[in-house]
Amino acid sequence: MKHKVIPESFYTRPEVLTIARELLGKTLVSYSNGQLTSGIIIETEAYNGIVDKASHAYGDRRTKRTETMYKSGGIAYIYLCYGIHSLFNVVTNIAEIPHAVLIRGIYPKTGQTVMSSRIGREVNNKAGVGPGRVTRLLGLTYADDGEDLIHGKKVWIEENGLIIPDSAINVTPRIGVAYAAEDSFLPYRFQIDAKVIRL
DNA sequence: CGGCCGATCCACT
DNA sequence: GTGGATCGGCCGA
Repeated sequence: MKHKVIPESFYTRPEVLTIARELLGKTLVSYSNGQLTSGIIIETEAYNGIVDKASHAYGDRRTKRTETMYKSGGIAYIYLCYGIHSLFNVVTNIAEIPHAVLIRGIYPKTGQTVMSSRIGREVNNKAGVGPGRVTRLLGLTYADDGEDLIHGKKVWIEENGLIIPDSAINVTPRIGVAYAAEDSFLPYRFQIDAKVIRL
């Protein structure tokens, strides 16, 4: 059971909120530039497809960029934000239904020396908090958009045996989506409560 | 084409 | 607490 790559059946399920919640505590691994790095997922946000005003795919907006989300679950949707940051999402649900889960934070595990050189400073417990920091620590960019998380060799997610009880999860509205009007208040953000779980 | 702005981060005050 | 960085996506003309 330990260190097993999460299978396609985990991602292709229709309940994006469930997947966002269950990704907490899993290990996000990357093998980039010949360097292995990993971290425990501690914060996620669900993006509920064409009915979600906060989603890039709201209103069934199919563009070159959003096309990645329309593919079958189990690949990465990585895009450039603010011209500087690459944000990493997991595509979920079956093909043609553009659901995704944004990974907003990881707890650094493997390869902290590599991570340190990537960000040009010491890696501490907070170094992976923030969606732009996740990709930076892992050496991923929007050029890695569409990477296969199941059969791929560059980035994947592993089961590690860690159990996160509901009592250790904070559920709140998503960050930075004020433009989404009423949908900006939806409780689609999940994070491990650091006061309950010590990693 | 031109212009606006974003699922952010960091340095600085 | 605030503002600058930095550029692709998207929309309207």
